[in-house]
Amino acid sequence: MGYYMNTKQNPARKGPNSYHHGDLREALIATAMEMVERKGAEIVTFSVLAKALGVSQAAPYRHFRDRDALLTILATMGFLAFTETFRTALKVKTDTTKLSRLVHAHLKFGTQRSGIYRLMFESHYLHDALIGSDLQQAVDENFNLLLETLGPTPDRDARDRIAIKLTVAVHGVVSFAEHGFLPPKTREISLTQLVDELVHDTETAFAAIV
Amino acid sequence: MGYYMNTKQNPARKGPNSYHHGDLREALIATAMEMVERKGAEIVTFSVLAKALGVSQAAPYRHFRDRDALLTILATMGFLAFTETFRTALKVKTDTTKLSRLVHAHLKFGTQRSGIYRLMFESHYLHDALIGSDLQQAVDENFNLLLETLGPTPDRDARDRIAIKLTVAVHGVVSFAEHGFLPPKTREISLTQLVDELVHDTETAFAAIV
DNA sequence: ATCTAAATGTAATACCCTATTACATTGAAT
DNA sequence: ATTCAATGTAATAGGGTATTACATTTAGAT
Repeated sequence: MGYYMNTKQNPARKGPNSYHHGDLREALIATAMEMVERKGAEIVTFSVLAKALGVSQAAPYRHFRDRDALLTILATMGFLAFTETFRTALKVKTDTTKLSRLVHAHLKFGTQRSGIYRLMFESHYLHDALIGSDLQQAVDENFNLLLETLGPTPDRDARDRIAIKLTVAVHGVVSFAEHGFLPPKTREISLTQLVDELVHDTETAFAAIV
Repeated sequence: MGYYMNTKQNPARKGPNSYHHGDLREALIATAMEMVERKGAEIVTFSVLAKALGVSQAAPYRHFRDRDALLTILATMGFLAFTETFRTALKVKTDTTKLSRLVHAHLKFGTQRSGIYRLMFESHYLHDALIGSDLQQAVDENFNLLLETLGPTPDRDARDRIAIKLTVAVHGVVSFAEHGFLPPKTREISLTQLVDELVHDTETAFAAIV
């Protein structure tokens, strides 16, 4: 995890006579992540982070080129956690299908950890940093997990399209829910129910091509 | 349109000896909208707007409580334009179905006018301003248009769910496309094709409940 | 054990943006 | 013609980004 080893310094806060923090990089990431989860990436500033950790405003620049660089790291961590959530969901034993567990895991992550989810999927500045990055790899891994879960089929392309349609729909649900834009009638339909239907439709469609 | 009538002032720019702009409110909205369309809402600041229009930085505050108030107005205008796009699409004569035209209009608006689309559907601060507002009304109107387009059916709830599933999926496509997150396999599938499939699936599902 | 270089932190600074306040100017209704 | 509300300005306080030159510490080579 850490790029810097622990020294005698207290990682939580530098001691009375200490100049160096000891683990500022990790502390910045951890604190920033907490803020993202609680209030969203908008409120994360180097200025506030520096104050929270008792260092100067310039200190964070020793560890990250700029604010966006830090947020990109958080987003990447978010994708790793996202994938991990998927893996866990697949392992769990329930009477539901694997696909259902996967998709509900997406919904849950998106709604319960909306701060990081928005950072991951709606950040403008991430767009450019995406290509060929760790981030892209994490995203691709997710999709492959979904394909594997669907299972084998002679018509790969059809499967891909089915998977994509499911993914965008679930993402759409999360996005709309987060921003309060679910169409009027939806207010009486639970998100869970909606996602259940999406899963059912997908399973039906997939059954037709195996 | 205008809350202020044109005076002898040049609306484009105040004259050499003029103190008042003449139509600052509308000018701010127009300029801000252009900026949103070109580069996204992030870059719109009162500071830049004021410079562009040759007024002091404090002047915009005479017309909008704060920056978010202006952006909320732009978002509402965006929704009106969105609905208008839908109405136009429905009127056009093609060999495609009304539903298809509607949904492709959504895709086109979302991808070609991504600045305003993101402002409309991904702004954090709009969330609170939403309830009971003009904005909510505009959103609802859109959804009703979709319901009407689908047509009548004995099972209203089923129709609602079908419409919602379509809407979130199309939104998901737009959102993913905008942020470069379409899953790997999608790179070979055009967005148009994807949306065509969504429409087809929806028409099939609807046919089953009429 | 000391010295030195790299890593890490600070202070000071320039710049940008938000928002408020007290004051200035203008237009329009009386 | 006067006056008042609307509209604009200047000045200011506050917070954020990012850079630069300088200070301190750590770790490793000698």
